[in-house]
Amino acid sequence: MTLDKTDKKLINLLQKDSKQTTKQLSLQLNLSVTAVYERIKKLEKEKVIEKYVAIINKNKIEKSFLVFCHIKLVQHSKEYVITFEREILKLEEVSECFHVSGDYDYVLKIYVKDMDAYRDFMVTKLTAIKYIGSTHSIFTIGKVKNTTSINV
Amino acid sequence: MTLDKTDKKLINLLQKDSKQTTKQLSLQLNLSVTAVYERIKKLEKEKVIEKYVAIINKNKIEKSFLVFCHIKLVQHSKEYVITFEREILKLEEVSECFHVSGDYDYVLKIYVKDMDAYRDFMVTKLTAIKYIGSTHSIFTIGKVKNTTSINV
DNA sequence: CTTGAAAGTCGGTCGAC
DNA sequence: GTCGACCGACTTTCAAG
Repeated sequence: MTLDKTDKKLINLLQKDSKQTTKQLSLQLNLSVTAVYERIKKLEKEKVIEKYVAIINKNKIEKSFLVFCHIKLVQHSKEYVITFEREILKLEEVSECFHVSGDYDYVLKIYVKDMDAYRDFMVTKLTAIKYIGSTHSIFTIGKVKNTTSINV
Repeated sequence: MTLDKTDKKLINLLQKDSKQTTKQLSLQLNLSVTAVYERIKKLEKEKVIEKYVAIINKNKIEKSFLVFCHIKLVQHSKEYVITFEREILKLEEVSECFHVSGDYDYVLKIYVKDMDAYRDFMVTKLTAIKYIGSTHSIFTIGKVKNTTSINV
């Protein structure tokens, strides 16, 4: 699917605020309501727009402690990788997990209440997973920018 | 603000899909439509729910190359920090930037098209920022999990 | 792509419990 | 806290240019 200028602008608007009415969007895009409606439906159908979600203030739900945890497996056999990834998916504290290049194999983004909660998470949940060789935790002490949107 | 069981369940539902009608939510929560409506309004007013956004498929918009970039400043004077953070906010490729503990000062999450685009970003945009001492890039080669929601 | 109109659904307010 | 009912506003579809 090819996206024209208007599609891209529409995507950027919806990434900032998806609760706008098609009327509001039509004014910003200089289009008719129907045209905007059809473009949105097309983007949804083509899975360019994956879903619509609510963004929660982490400070208000006692999950303001963010840690980037780097993990190295003891080996890189298929079985080890499969097992590790399956177990990670079960951990609700892990909001993101990527397989990466470099010294470590994985980077995890973990939201917990505080340092105590993180220690508890490490001991009882993370290191309970088999095949973890070593870990390295990077603690965030401040947020400069944290957005879910990508400019297209 | 204190969140009861129902609030938490509601938050989790809205983090997964915010386009559900209050009717649909009421069925899952065993509440009336009005009760759900008022809880949502309260969560929005108290800024527990920050906003509603569309989540875009990165593969469909040519931004599927994700890099974690660690940055060290040459010094930690207030001026250096302020300047660096102000400049980072301007870079649209940077979707996240956190001040962290450890060997490096900042962790950045950067979405670009491919390795070439990343090299271009590094040379023309990132390293053009003053006071950057050193950088270390970690390239993602696979996604295990990538969610915007946090279980409450 | 546009306008306009129609139908159905939903958001938001109400009074009452 | 809860609920059912109401109405205006919205989404969604359609026809015609």
